[in-house]
Amino acid sequence: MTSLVDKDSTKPSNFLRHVIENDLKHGVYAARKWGGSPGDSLHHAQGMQDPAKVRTRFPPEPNGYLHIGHAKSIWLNFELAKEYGGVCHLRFDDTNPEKEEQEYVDGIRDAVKWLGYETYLADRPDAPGIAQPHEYFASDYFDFMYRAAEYLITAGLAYVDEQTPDQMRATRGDFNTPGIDSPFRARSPAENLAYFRQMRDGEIEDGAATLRAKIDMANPNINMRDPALYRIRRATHHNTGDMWCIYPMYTYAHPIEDALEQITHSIATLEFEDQRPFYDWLLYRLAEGGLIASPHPRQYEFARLNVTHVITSKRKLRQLVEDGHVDGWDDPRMPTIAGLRRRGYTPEALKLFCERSGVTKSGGWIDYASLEAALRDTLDPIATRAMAVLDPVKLVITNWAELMGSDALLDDCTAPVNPRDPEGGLRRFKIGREVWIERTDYEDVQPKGFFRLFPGNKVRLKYGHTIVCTGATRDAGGKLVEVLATLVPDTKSGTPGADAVKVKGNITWVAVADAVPVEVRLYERLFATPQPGSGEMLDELNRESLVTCAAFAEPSLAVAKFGGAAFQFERHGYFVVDAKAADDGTLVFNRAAGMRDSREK
RNA sequence: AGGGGAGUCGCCAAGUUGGUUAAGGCACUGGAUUUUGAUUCCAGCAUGCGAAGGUUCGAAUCCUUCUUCCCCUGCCA
Repeated sequence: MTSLVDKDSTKPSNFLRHVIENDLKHGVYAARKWGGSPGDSLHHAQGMQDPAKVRTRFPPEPNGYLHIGHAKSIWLNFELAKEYGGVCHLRFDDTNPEKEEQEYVDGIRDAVKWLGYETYLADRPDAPGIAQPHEYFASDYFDFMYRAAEYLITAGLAYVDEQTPDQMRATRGDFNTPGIDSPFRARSPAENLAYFRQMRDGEIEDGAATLRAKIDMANPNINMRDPALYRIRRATHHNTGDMWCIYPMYTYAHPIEDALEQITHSIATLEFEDQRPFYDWLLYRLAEGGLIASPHPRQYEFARLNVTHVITSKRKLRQLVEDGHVDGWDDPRMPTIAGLRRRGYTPEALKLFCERSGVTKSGGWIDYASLEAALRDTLDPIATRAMAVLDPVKLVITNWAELMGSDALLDDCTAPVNPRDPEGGLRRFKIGREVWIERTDYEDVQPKGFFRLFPGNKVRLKYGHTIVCTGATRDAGGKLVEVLATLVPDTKSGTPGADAVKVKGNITWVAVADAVPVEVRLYERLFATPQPGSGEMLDELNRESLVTCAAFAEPSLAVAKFGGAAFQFERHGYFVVDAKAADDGTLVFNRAAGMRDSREK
């Protein structure tokens, strides 16, 4: 079966593909070698011709859960590598021990794996030379980063600054004022080397000194005004423990990580554009010093993904969890990959959405509807169909005994598992004198354009018989108690002449006799405002983002399991079993997305 | 003394070496099919490319000026 994502042979063009195709055409990276694992210039020089035409990487910091924005980055990096005969590395950017935890490493790994990129990471039958686990840690490069720092110091390109953070801020200048040199800037390489070793050896207090690149305190790009390279932090690192008390800054570490992994195209988001000059500055010098291989990686930036009614700020997502507005990081309303997964989203849907949303340098907001459309488009061909009644009211077929012989008698019905797949088999369920129908499928007086139940109208109980509505009973408060109808003889689905009586409406139902009670959770957007994030978060929240229903499902759903099939509840939408059962053990279904609905509202 | 980016249909987005009627998706609107008001199918949806000038036989693509929005002054990433 061909994937919907690959349905069109021509993939949408974007600027990154142009860059890669151009580099490939000119053989920019053709002569590179690959040492079999990340390493310095010597390591790679001893290796083979790199079997990977391009190398990309997905470099999350393990300080939280991945969200839909990360999914786009994962998709982009892995698909680009796959398409151009390259590899993509998963790399944990763990240079700040105060914020990073093993729990997040595990969560990220799960998310990447679930999205379908695990096999690709581990095994390339077409290129055995690169068959290996491509999962790396920035912290594995701390030794090299330290060595590179000593090189920069020796070359007069870095110095130890003992200014306080406040002083550094003040001497950095601002957008309209050049910075001024630190009083420590003129120290000799030998002095700097000695100080830096003291930093490493724990002889200097946390925060009392930093290693800084020596570039230009008057540069119009503030990122070039002697950026900090190393800080002192006595913190236990999830990977290196207490081996180090100095840790490299992202600014310094990231280009090196890319270089050691022989990344060709380092894809970042727009806010890193201003860092590119330093990225190149560093790598040019390390290459000159013979520490890393040439040509070195290049950084390219694209606009991060914004989806309407969705927030991806890590801080705000954390607040939602901690303040109990949601059920956790994997709440089905959360935009985390774990949440989307629990909600019922599939890797295929997410990838289709990413592909449709494009890759550019101009930011914007994609309609949430586009995400839902991607889910429906991928699920419709494969979802197992079922009937479920979410807001049940009883329908009584008053002439049942008259036609069937006894009120107790049940009749057998069948329906296709998936009408788009004739080989897919049949579902079986009963019909009897009493069935559950949707409360909203009955009206005392026909509204304009309504063609379901109202007195005098005929509808088909889908896959069952055609009935004529004869009325309804209501309680003292006016609430609908029962809908009454009579069965039209010889109209059972699948029997000859069943269609002789024409109806405009087909309604879904479940027999009272074999209905399975289930809990159904209907989700709406978590944020009422289309572009949340700018105002007070609590004011933007949609207070009705979760509605829980005590529903009845057809018997085939009784054996549904978490992680199993995706269902289409006919006329209602796409559902999956939730990871957690209801308090009383009842089976719980999450609605991932509703059906499209062209009815007049 | 500021620097770096971006503006093509309601929302995304292709188009970039100037060359016929400005792709495609989402959304929306008609119509056909339909035992899901779904799906599918057909049709419609920018005389217009942030604005104004200019160059040219010809401009979304080149030039000039203007304008709007986003990012940057962590020992975070």
